[in-house]
Amino acid sequence: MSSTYETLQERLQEAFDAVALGADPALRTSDRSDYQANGVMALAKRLGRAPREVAQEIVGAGRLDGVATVEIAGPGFLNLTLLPEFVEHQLGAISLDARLGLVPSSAPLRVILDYSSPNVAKEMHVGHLRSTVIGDALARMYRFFGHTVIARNHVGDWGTPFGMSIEHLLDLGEGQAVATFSIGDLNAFYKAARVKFDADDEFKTRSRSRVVALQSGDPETLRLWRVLVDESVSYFADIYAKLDVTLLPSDVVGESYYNDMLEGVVEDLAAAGLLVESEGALCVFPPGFQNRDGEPLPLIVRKRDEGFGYAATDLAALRERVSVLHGDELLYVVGAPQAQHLEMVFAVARLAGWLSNEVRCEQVIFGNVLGLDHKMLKSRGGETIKLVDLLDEAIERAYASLEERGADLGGDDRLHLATQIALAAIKYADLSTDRQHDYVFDLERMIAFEGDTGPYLQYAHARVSSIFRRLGEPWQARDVHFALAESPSRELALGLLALPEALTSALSNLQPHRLCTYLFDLAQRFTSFYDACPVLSAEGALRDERLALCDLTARTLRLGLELLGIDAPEQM
RNA sequence: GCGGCUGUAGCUCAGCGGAUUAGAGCAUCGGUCUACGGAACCGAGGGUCGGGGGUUCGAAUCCCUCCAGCCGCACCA
Repeated sequence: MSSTYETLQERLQEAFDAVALGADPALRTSDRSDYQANGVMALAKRLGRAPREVAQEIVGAGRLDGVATVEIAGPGFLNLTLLPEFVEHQLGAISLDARLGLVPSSAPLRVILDYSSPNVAKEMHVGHLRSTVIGDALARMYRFFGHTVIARNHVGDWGTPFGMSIEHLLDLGEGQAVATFSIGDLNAFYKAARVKFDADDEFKTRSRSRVVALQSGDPETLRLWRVLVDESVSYFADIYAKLDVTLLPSDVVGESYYNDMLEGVVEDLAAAGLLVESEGALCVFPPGFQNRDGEPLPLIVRKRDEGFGYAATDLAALRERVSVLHGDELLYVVGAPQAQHLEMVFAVARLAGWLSNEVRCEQVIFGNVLGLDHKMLKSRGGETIKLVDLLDEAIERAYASLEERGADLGGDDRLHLATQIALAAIKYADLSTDRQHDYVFDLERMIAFEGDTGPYLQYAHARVSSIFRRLGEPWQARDVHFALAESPSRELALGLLALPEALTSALSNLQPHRLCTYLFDLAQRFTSFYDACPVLSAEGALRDERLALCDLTARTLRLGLELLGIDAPEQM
């Protein structure tokens, strides 16, 4: 993958040279808005000079130099566009690179990425979709930049609910329970258990003592628990395969894994003098958190019944990630409702000295998935919608629409393509909006294949690809001179040049949607170009230039989509 | 009540380390097409950026305040 990127970079550099050092000043001034030095005031302050005076000087210098131009528009404000190189050259000491602050550290980092994290014996739903898709995109981007990603699928496989699940499993009979799991009907399993737990006191009592048996290591209970875990994990694996996500079975490190470390966590917190007993529970009170009565809010490390809550598990996990895994960055792709809990965990870890300021530790927070009514996505019956059902429905629709268009593909191929398209639709819809905001899940819209959608990007890619297919011979980049004499070509070239910034900005802010925005913009530039500038019927240098632009476009789209976890089929 | 998040075109969303006339997609209306895939392209209409103050030569963007909505706030993870 890195060789692709390097080649791409070379081609981009070539294009850049043509643009930046060419003979068309209008191009540089009007199109590179990202580099607008929009703080004349900042420059002036920095230099201790009057803004207008500075601007005048820039204008003069700009004309001399021919690198940039500046206009002064209206009486009250200044309007200018500068290239960073120019600013540095003319005025010195102003580093726009520093302003951008986007250049990633060249040293490879160890990134511990906690994502997906479904619960054993429970269905995966859209919330897990977000965590999985966002986490997967981030993992791909980090790896692309040469960092090491350690994925941790922090599966919920421990705690109180398992008393209930195990008892229900026994009621059903093991064979029957396994059958339920293998047809992927975890919803039914969990719901039935829940209903019994709420309604049946005898069942409730059994469940509670089963929790105790589990936590005290009773072998038969552990064996039953293992059945639940194994069945669930293999069910999850099927979904990951369907989602075409990079998560591996070996990435599953569930809550139970930390069970043996919990005592140690308590002891060390106690030794550090942080532990306080409150209402029978062992707590840490990190400063700055309040409950609804305005009193200090505890992080409960050990419950009144001497069991451990998820706070203890999260602390143990965090500590392991720093001291054993040596993570430089700890990232948690977890939904917004957990924000306060995680902040408290981080705060306590800092108090305990387990987390230094050198380690970047943050929650990659994401908003809810809403239905068309702008409420939490639920089925007609008010139940949680199964992730698989959502995927299957999307695939069906994509398939139907392929049939409508009479795609000359049959059988498996068509199904495969439908799957690629459906996933593109769903993933892109999820990734293309700011992850912190809630978003409305509208399958109709995301799979409409028009507008700002995954399939639109795939289509753009398929169209470029078809040019090279029709070319008949393998195409190789020669020494192409980029004259970029036509507006659509220039626009496309400028779009191509923006790739590095789009990537670094997406990664450093942990915001995949920035990459999406970039790719959509590029695809639009390409289709405009494609419409206006015939490639194969052109001749000579013009044809070479257009082919080179197409090649760059194809590779850029492919790369970008790959980093988002989206396939780029050659034909569709 | 405390904390967090959100409010930008009819709808879905970008933009928010301040800067030309606030952008896109969908929808609507109107164009283009005997060139590489019409899942396309070009164009138009549509916005007091929730309200009000403040800082600034300049605010959707920064600060304060009010309104509306969502989420979290002690033993389930």
